Amino acid sequence: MAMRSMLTSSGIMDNEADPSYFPFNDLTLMGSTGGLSPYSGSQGNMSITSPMSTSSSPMHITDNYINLTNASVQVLGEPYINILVHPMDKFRFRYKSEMVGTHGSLLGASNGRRRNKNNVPTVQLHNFLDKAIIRCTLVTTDDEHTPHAHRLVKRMGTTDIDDPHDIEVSSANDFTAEFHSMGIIHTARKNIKDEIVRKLRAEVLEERKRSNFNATLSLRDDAQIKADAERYQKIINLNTVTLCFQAFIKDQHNVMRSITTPVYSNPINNLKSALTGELKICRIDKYTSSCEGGEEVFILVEKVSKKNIKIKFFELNDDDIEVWTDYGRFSELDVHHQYAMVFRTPPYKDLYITSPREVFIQLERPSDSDCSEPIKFTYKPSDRMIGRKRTRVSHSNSEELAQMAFNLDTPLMNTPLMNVPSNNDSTEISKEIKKMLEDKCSSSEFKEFVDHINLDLYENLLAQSEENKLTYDGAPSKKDNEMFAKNVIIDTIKRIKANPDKSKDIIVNMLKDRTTYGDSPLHYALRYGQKDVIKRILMLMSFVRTKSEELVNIQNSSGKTPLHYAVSQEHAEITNALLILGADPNISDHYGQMPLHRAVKFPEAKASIDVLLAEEKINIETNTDLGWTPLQLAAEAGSYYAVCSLIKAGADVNNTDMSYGRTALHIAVEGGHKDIVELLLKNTKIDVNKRNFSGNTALHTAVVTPGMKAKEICALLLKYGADPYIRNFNREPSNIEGDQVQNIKTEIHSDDENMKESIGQSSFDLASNKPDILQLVSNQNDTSLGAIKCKEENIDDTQKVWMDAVQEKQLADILDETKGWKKLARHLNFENLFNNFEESSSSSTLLLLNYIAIQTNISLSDLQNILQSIGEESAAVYIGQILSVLS
DNA sequence: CACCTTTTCCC
DNA sequence: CGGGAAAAGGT
Repeated sequence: MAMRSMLTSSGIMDNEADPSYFPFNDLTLMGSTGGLSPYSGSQGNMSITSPMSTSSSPMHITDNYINLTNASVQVLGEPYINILVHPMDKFRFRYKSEMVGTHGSLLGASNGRRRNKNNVPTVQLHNFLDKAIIRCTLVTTDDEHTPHAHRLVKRMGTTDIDDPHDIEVSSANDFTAEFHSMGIIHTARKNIKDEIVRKLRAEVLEERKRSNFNATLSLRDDAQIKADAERYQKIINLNTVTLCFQAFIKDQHNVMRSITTPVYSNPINNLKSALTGELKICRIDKYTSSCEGGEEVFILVEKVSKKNIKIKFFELNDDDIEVWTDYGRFSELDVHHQYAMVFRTPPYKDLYITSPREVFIQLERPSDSDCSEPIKFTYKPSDRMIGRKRTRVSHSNSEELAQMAFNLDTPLMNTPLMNVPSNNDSTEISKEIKKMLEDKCSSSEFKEFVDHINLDLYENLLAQSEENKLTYDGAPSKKDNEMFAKNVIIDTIKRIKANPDKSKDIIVNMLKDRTTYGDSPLHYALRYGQKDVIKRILMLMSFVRTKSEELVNIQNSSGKTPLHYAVSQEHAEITNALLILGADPNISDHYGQMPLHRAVKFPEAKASIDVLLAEEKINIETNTDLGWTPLQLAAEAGSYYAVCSLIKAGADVNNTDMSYGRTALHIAVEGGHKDIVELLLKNTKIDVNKRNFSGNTALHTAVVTPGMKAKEICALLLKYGADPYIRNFNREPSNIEGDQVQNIKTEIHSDDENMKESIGQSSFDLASNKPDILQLVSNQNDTSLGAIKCKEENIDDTQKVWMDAVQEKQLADILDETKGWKKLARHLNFENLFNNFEESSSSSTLLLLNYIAIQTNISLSDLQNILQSIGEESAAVYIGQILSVLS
C-alpha cells in the first residue's frame, strides 16, 4: 500500500507545501483517466492514446487555464490541489439496507500532530485567486482510478446525496474544502454493473457538454460505456476505494471545466472485509514460553489469510525502542480455517536469563505491513539453564574454598568436583557412588564422614558467601539461596554429632526439608549442579536405605522428582544411583512429564537416557499432558541419540501425538532434523504416508517447511515412498494471493490442474510456489510406485498437454531403436505390465507412451526429465523440441 | 446437502 | 454507533 501511494500524485503532494511543484509530468505518465474519463483504452493500457479521453489531459488543462485564468497563472504558476487531511484508512462500507439511522461518517486519518475535533478529509486549492469548485468522487484504488461501483454519499438531513460532491472554495475559506459526513455505500454485487454505468454516463455527458452544452449521449457513447462497465466490474476490488479531488470552475453555461489535475487520497479499506480487515489476536492458550523457544502456542485470530500472515515477537526497551524481534515458527498448514493458528515460539535473544522477560506478540500482514494490537508475552528462564548459569557465576573463591572444606574429610571425597569432569573424574565418581551404595554405607565409614567434615571452615564460608549471594527469580529467601542444600547437610551432621543415636531419624527429617518452591535438598543440589553436595546427600540416603525410596521420590511444587533433574545432566551415575536408591522413573510432573520425557531434550543426557531405558519397569509410550511420547519429544528436540536409543528400546515409531496426530516422522520433518528423518525411514517400519489430523503426510509438512534442508528432506521422503498425490483435508480455496488489489472474484487461475477436481491439497499444490521442490516432487514421484495408483482420480483431466500422433510415433521410433523403452518402463515400475510387449505387434514404445499419456499424470517435461536421467539423450532432446514449439 | 460469501437485520 | 449474527445466495 505504501508503494501504491507513492505512485499517485496525491502521495507526492501530501504534506508538501512546495508550490513550485506541478504534477503534470506525472500526469502524463499516469494516464489521464483520472476520476473523470471513463474511456481508458479498451486494453486497459495507458489511456493517453485513447481518442476519447480528453477531459483532463495535460493539453486540455493547459488550454483551460490559459483561457480562463491567464493573468493569474503568469504570476502564480499552475493551480493545484493539496490534500491536507487524508481520509481514515479503515472504514466500514455499509450496504444500502444498513443505511437506516445514523452510522459513523468518514473521518480524516488520525494525523499525528493535528488533532482536530472535526477531523474530516480536507483539501486545499493553490495558485488560484477566484472562487472555484472542488469536487470529490469515489474511484478505484488501482492506477486507472476509474469510478468506483460503491457510492460516496453525503447525509443531508434525512436523505443521502450521491457523489460527486462539490464544495465552493475562495479566499473566504482559504480555498479549503472539508468533506463532512460522508459515508460509503457498498453496492450489492448484482447492482455493480448498473452503478458503474450510471456513473460513467454522468461523466461522459458532462464531458460532451464541454464541447457542446446541449450535447446528449450518443448510441456509440452508450455502447462504449456498457462495454467499459462490463470490464470494470470484473476487476473491481470491492474492499478498497480512493477519494478523487479535482478543482473546477463553471463556464457561462454552467458546465464544469477542470483547472487542476485530479489528486487521489490514500486508499480507504473496508473494515468488514477479510482482506483488509483488522488483524487481531482474540485469544491465546498461553502467554509464556521458556526462553529456549520451540513451545507450541495456539491462538484464535480474526480472519487471516494463511499465505499472508506472520507472528511477530518483539521487545521494547524503556524508551519504547524495539530491541529484539523474531517471528513465530509455523507453516501455512498451521493456520486453521483463517481463524486460528498454531505456532512455535522463537527462542529469546538471551538463553541465560534468570528472571522473566516481558515481550510482545502481534500479527503482521506482509502485504500491507499492517499489524494487530500487540499482546504481552513472557519468556521464562529455562529450567535447564539454571544449573549452568549458577555454576558459571558461582565460580568464586568461596565456592572453591567450600570444596576444600569438604575435601578435607574422607578420602572418598577428594575430587575437585566443580571442575569440568574429565573421563577419569567421572569414572571416579561413578566408582565412589557405586561403592557407597554397594557397601550400603557401612556405619564406620559413615561415622568417619560425619566426624571429619570440616564444619568450621565451612561455616566461615557461609558468612562470606552472603555477600555475593545470587538471587533466584528475584526472591531470595533463607531457603532459596544457593546454600540451601549445603546448609541442610551441615545441620544434619551437626545434629548427628550431637545426637548420634538418632542419626537415621535426623537424616530422614532433614532431607525432607523444602524450599519455597518445594525442592528438597536433593532437588536443589541437582538443579544447581552441586555435585559434591549431591554425593553427600546420596550418601546420607544410602545410610537410611529403608526410607530412601520415600526421600528420593519427593516431588517439588511442579511435581518433579530429583530424577527429573538428574537425567538432564551428564552424570549418568547419579541417575543410576537414584534408581538404585528406589527412584521411580514413571513419576510424572504436573505437566505429565516423566524424567524420560525431559531427558530426551538434552544433548548431554545421552547416558542417562540409556540408564533409564535399561530399567525394566519404565514405560516408554507414556504421553505428557500435551500428548507427546518420549520418542516424539526426542524427534522434536532433534536429539538423534535419544531417538536411536528409544527405537532400540522398542518405542513405537507409528505412535502419534494426541494433539495433532503426528508421528515422530512428521515432527522430525517439521523441525528440519534430517538425520532423524533418515534414521526413521531407513531403520524403522514407520509409515511414511501416515496422515495427521489435518490429513497432512510428512511430505506435506516437508514441502511447506522453510529452510535449506527442506528440499533434502523432501527427497529423502520421496526416496522412501512418500506419495505426493495424497491430499490433505484442507477445503479452502487456497488461491487468495496476498497481493494488494486482488479481488477473489476475479481469480480465474486455471494453471493448477490438480486443484480443481478434487478436494484437499496434495504435496504438489503446496509446492506450487517453490519451483525447486515442485520439480523434485514431480520427478521423483514418477519413478515411484505412487505414480501408478493415483491416476484414477486424474483420468478425467484430459487437458493434459501431450504429443500428437505423429510426434508420438517419432519418439517411439527413437526409443524402439535404442530399446530405451525398457529402461523407461523399468524406471516407472511398469515392468510387470509390459513384460510381454516385445512379442506384441508394432512398437512397444508406442504402447508404453499411450499408457503414460492416458493412465498417468506424467507431463511432457516430466517425461523429458526421466528420459534424460535414464540416459536417453536423443529422446529427451526430441521432447524438448516439442515443448519449445508448444510454448 | 454442506459449506462459503454476501446481504440484511438487529441490538 | 459498532458489533454480531441470521438469512439469503452460490457453488
